[in-house]
Amino acid sequence: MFEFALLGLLHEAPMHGYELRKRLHDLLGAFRAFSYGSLYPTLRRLQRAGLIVEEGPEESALSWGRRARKVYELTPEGKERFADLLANAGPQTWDDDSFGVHLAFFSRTPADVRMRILEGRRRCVEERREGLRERLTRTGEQIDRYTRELHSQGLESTEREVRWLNELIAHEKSEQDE
Amino acid sequence: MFEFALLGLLHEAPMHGYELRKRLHDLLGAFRAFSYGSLYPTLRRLQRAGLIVEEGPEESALSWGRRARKVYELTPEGKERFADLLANAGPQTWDDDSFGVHLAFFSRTPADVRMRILEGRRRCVEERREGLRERLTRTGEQIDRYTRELHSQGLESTEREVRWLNELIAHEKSEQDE
DNA sequence: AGGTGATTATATCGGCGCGATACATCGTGT
DNA sequence: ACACGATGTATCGCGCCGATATAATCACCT
Repeated sequence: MFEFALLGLLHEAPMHGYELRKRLHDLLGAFRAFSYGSLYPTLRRLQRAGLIVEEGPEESALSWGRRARKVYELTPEGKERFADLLANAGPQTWDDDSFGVHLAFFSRTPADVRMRILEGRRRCVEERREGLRERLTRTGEQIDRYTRELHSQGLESTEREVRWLNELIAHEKSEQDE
Repeated sequence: MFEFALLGLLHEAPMHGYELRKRLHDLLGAFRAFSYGSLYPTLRRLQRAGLIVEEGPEESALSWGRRARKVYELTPEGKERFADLLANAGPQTWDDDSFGVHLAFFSRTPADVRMRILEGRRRCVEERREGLRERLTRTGEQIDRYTRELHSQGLESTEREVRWLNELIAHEKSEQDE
């Protein structure tokens, strides 16, 4: 997921670690941490996999006096990898964290894949909703007051999210027909 | 967190791993995974720390023919540890996952600690809310349509959660006055 | 009697992401 | 002159997850 986010961001422009993290924090900070403790290891992993490379030193010559930075840019394999991750958008794509990240890169995502992701996410949230409903309406072994409160709140918020997703999907459909 | 949940559950009765996981899944499955991949290592950790012990074999004699199970029960140190975790309920207690788990054990939680947790959680959600608000009302560099949608949805849901927390807090206060 | 699949039950492995922490440099205010 | 916060890279330990292995038991069908 972190990998996906980094590859996505680097489509905009070559960047160094600190900047990537800052952008991610600004973009998705409310939904995920994107800590440095993951950032740098992930960058190295991507580099080892040949998906990104350190930009040539000509740039750093321009901005001399600046602190040491490592600017990374996508390789063709990196772009390919990003496209692959979108194309194979599977079950793990619909979970809470992952979905938010994908949404943030939706402008760069083909319309059919957008649809698949939105509908997958909806199915996923609907399943959670059904689980909560079932739990709340279950007779026998009455539930603890606080737990019930938690589940009610959860149910309400999943219901709202489903409605929201329906709107998004409807909007996609209407755009498709244009 | 897993540790907290296990210690909390074992206050009800001695149990074996599979059962603990099942109860947790039933109780909080909509909010957390509680996978076996964490369960068994955590149990061993708790055992090594002397917070739980394997129950004597007299039980397994009763239910012979059953499959091999390891039934754990709390030690006095385990109960103490649980109380400590409640007493020292700090910043990491208010995050999404953690808060849900705590709520599930609220009946076993002293009223003053309940208050601290609820108010901490509220502060935490309010901070997220402010971040989202600020992000959405920020002039300059207009946001991607989908990202804006995500943030709006996030803002709305944090607002709802704050309202919900206020109700819970009010209810606690009114109960306190009785 | 035999087969098949779901449930009960324990356990390990690899990997991701986090928080804490450690360094260094730079700009700004006091 | 000094402190403080932002910039910048990096590591460490650990919690938790998903995938996987193994095996006994049970319900059901044939």
